[in-house]
Amino acid sequence: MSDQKRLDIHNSSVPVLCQACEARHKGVCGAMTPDELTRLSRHTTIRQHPAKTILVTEEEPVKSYANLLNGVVKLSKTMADGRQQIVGLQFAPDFVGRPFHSESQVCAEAASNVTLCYFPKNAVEAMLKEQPELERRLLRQALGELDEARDLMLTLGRKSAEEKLASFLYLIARHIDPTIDIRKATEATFDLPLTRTDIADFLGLTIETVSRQLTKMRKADVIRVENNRHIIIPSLSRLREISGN
Amino acid sequence: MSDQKRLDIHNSSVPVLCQACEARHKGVCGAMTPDELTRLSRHTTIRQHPAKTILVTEEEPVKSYANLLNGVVKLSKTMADGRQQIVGLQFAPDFVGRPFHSESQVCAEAASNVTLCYFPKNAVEAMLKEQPELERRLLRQALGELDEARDLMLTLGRKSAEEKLASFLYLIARHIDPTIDIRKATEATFDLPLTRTDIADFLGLTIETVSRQLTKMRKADVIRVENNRHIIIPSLSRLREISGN
DNA sequence: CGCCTTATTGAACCCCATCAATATCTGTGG
DNA sequence: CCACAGATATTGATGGGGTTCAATAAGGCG
Repeated sequence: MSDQKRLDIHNSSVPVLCQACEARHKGVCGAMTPDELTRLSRHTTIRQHPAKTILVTEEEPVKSYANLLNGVVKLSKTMADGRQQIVGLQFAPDFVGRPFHSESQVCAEAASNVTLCYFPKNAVEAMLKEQPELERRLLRQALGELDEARDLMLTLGRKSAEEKLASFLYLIARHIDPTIDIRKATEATFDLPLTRTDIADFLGLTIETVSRQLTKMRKADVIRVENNRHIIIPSLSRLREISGN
Repeated sequence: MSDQKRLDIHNSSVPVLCQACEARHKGVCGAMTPDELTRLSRHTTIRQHPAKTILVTEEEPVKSYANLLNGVVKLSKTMADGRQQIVGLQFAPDFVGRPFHSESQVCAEAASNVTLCYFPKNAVEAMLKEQPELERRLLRQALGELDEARDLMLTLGRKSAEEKLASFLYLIARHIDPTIDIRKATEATFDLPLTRTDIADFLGLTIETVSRQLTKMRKADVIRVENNRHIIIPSLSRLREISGN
């Protein structure tokens, strides 16, 4: 109780908007002092976007960076003939947008409804210079994304369609609700943030194969599905086994 | 001429070993002052390893970091039943080993004969604290690896076997000889640093499919092959077209 | 040369893609 | 509330690209 009070007092100089924000703790904003946060927050704007909004086509240089507060962002690459591959998913409180120049062009799009906290580009870059801890956070996120990318590579290159679907569902279960600890949880329930097309583009499959594998898992009681989007997983360990991990 | 001399004088305090080293310019060592390099070089050791040497199995924490001076290192992930996927290739002057903890386990192995310049772990970590530029270099490399990882994901998920092989050969042509500029070059010649098995594990194929696609490209005059390893590419732009980029 | 590793080639099969039809969901307007 | 339309998802039939199994060939090194 008094601890709670002490915490409030300690946070009193932190902008109101930031106080409940996850990025303040696990995200990049944790690198900043209350003072810096206050300065930065004068230039931030929070905005919501519906699913399918295109946030960045990384051919053009971005004009601002953002923290993802809510929802899921998909990063994808497209070939000349339209074939598409989702190369990454971002969940709150990930940092969206990339410092330095990128050779490869990746497109960022809202997979679900999303809420973003935007910073102007130059404010971030100024802070990068005077705040090494911020750079460390970005490095940490980049390395984390690299881990995820490499997991996905194993999935794409070496797993069967069934293993792919199980891996995907297990991934979503791990990320969708950051409050539950996957290592302790035995079951999970969530709404899929991706359409069947997105899932197919994530796993390097067709929507038909995605659909067929989902019915197969439904019939085998590995998952239950309600209204196409709502998924219930009775046994996460069973799912994990099927995923090949 | 006098510029050349000036450069020599300016480099006189840089350790002899570092003067010709690519890592000094394009690699992480470029972040250090001559003084820091001298201090660090007291603890570095240069070693050679034959192909197939296992450098790190990232389950165990690494005891040292290194710069790759020569050769190719492959990063791979393996499933319980033995299926394997190469998730990254490293060329000189890449930094090998990873700061912070990694969740995913990646194994680093010499694909060809390699030369490494080792630093003790704590020396690197001490330098990370007092030298923000070093962290920036690591961030830059991590983001570069992320780009490569995402290119490979598109290849793994959405390309045909033929496109995969072309993409791979184009990738090697770009990296194997850093002195030539791929944008200007019209042809290329190199020794493959990977066996057919490695190529298959890189592209998510079997060695039979790799072999068949190579003969197909040979018969179509897209490549010439000598002694299994030596590759001649008469037209890089033709190869690029086939790769689907 | 002889042995072992690595690579090529062939034949049969299978998983997943493709094409096509039907079903379900979602939101809008009467 | 229901009807309707467009988007999204499921299910079926068929075919092909890549795997699998098997045999042969070529390269590398003592």
